[in-house]
Amino acid sequence: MSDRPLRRRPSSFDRATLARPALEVAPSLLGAILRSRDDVGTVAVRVTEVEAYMGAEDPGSHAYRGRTTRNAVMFGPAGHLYVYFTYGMHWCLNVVCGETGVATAALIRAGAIIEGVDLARHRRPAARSDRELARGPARLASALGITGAANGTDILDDGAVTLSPGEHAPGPTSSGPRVGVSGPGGDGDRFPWRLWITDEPSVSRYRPHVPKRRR
DNA sequence: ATCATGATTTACT
DNA sequence: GTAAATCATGATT
Repeated sequence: MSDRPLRRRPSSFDRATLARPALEVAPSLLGAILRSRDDVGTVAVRVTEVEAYMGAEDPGSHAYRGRTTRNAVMFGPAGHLYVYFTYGMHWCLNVVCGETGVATAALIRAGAIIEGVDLARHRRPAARSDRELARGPARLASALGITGAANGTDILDDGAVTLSPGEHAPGPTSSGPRVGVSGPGGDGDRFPWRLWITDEPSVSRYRPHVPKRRR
């Protein structure tokens, strides 16, 4: 009934906003715009799926066993990019959250391309449809042309990679647990690590984390 | 559509 | 040496 105006989203992220635990920051990342530009061109995505990592509290976090060379930027100030290499071939990217010294971050798991589709297609020839271009954390990094070279980038400082709030609220969102991992505060294995925009085609259907079976 | 498998580097034990 | 915050591919339903 009230004529409450649609809440206007701020035009940029404030570092203090990101300097909270990833679980609190993650909702504001849904619908946000991640833009990457280099000599070749620009690709931007609307973030559709994120996953929170809670540092020392989270056995699944790269920071669980403390600071190392690889995870060092997770311990730095919020608003920087933590890019890591995995499975011998993939880059994945996180938005560092939390206070300096607290290693919490949000993995950007999926997005919808809103700018530079041609370049994204060129970088991801295996994608059979545009919704697959940035579906999955490594695919997203690939579509954006982000590699380890971008590790530590300040994404609030108008550099090669920038993050800004989306113009529109993301609409209905969903969350899901990651099974097999204890949540912070002893919540057991039902913690909503993942958030995504409901019914978004660029998000793969939720699959419980299955430990790889030995043979 | 789903399922199984191989690819291949890095960080850490 | 081993596990890893994954993906592309080819087989199968």
